[in-house]
Amino acid sequence: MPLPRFYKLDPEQRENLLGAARAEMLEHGYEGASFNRVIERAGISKGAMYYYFADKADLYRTVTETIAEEAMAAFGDLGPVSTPAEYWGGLEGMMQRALMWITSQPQLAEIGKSVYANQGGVLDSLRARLLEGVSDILKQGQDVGAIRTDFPLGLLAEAATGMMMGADRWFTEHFAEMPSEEVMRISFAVYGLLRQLLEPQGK
Amino acid sequence: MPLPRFYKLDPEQRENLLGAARAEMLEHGYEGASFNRVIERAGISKGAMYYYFADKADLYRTVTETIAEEAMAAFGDLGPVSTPAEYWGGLEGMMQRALMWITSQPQLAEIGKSVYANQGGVLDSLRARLLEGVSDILKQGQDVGAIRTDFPLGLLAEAATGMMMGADRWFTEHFAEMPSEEVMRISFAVYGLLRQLLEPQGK
DNA sequence: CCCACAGTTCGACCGCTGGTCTAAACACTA
DNA sequence: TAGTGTTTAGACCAGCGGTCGAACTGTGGG
Repeated sequence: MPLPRFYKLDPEQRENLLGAARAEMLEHGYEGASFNRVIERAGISKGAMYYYFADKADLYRTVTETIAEEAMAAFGDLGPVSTPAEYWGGLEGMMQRALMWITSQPQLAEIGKSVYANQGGVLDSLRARLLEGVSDILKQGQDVGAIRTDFPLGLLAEAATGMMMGADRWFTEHFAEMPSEEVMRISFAVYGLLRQLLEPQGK
Repeated sequence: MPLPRFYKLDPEQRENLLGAARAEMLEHGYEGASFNRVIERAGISKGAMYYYFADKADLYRTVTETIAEEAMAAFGDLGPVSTPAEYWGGLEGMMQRALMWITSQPQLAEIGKSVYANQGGVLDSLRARLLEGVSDILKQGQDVGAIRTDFPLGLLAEAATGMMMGADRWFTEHFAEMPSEEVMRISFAVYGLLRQLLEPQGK
């Protein structure tokens, strides 16, 4: 969260600062991005930058947040659900939209994933929010009997997210040399894997 | 991999260098460790350090490798398996030993986990080796009919590892405020979750 | 009209980082 | 002893994130 003054800046300049930071991060990744270069890119002085952002982490966190928001908007939501079938249908739709966004914006997605990989760093709050979002979705599933209730919700969310991230990793490594219908087939199978993990057992 | 000369050093000095680096990493984590401080700790000059290691990443990678080897030794192996029951019994044993090692050496385990979290960095080769190890174990299971064969092996390995890492994350966040028998109970349940994910379906 | 003052911008400077390089010390053989 | 290759020392470098005092700008009051 930038210092409050940041939001009194005219939108053009705000966009300029965040844009410069985003460009730098896209070029060099989250770790490799240089604060000094961002400042240069934005064409302002160091003093000014520190006048609006507490520190480097503050700026990068802000940028990452905007990316996360874009992703969430692209993923959409479940839609109205009152039966397990509707729930799983809604989830499948979300997953498809997510897959599309990730493949169409691979660099942005890379930064998004670094939020999940982050451990005990500055992105922790964002990570917590992500997990909360997943938990909410699972909770909805429990309410209509689509998701098992024999595990702590948080554990289920971590396990499911971890599994999906693992699968995603495999995809990013292999999907270049795969025919696209194979990608579709396997990603649908992964959806089945997730469903198998999360559905109530003994049915 | 250090430069070949490193292995001509007398073992005491070798231990000294790696020990200094390990201490630094335990104190400040993988990211926060300073090469200059390691040099100071080891009591040698910068020139000497660069004479034995190509760069900072080289040294840290070497230390991380030794930790990984310790972990592998602590986890043990499956033992002889020729039936699904034996396989799952062996795996349960490995998981129990892993859990014990992780809880008894939390700092070392933290560094070990950073190998998995690592994305496109210097630890990539180590990460690949880890995934290979998991794949080998799953392959053994496939040979005795304990593990499903309807997914690419690498994908299964990534998904399973990701799920376990997610579960582990939940544990490290919650196990402090949990009675130890609850920990046992849930970790066994997670083993069941893994098994459910990996067993051939329709049985 | 000018002063005072808050808000804003500037860039020199700081300690530290990982990494390079020259020169000296050392070991060993001819 | 001279010469050669190996090993050590530490001054030095550019770049990093971050600090700070000075300067500039705009505004309201005497």
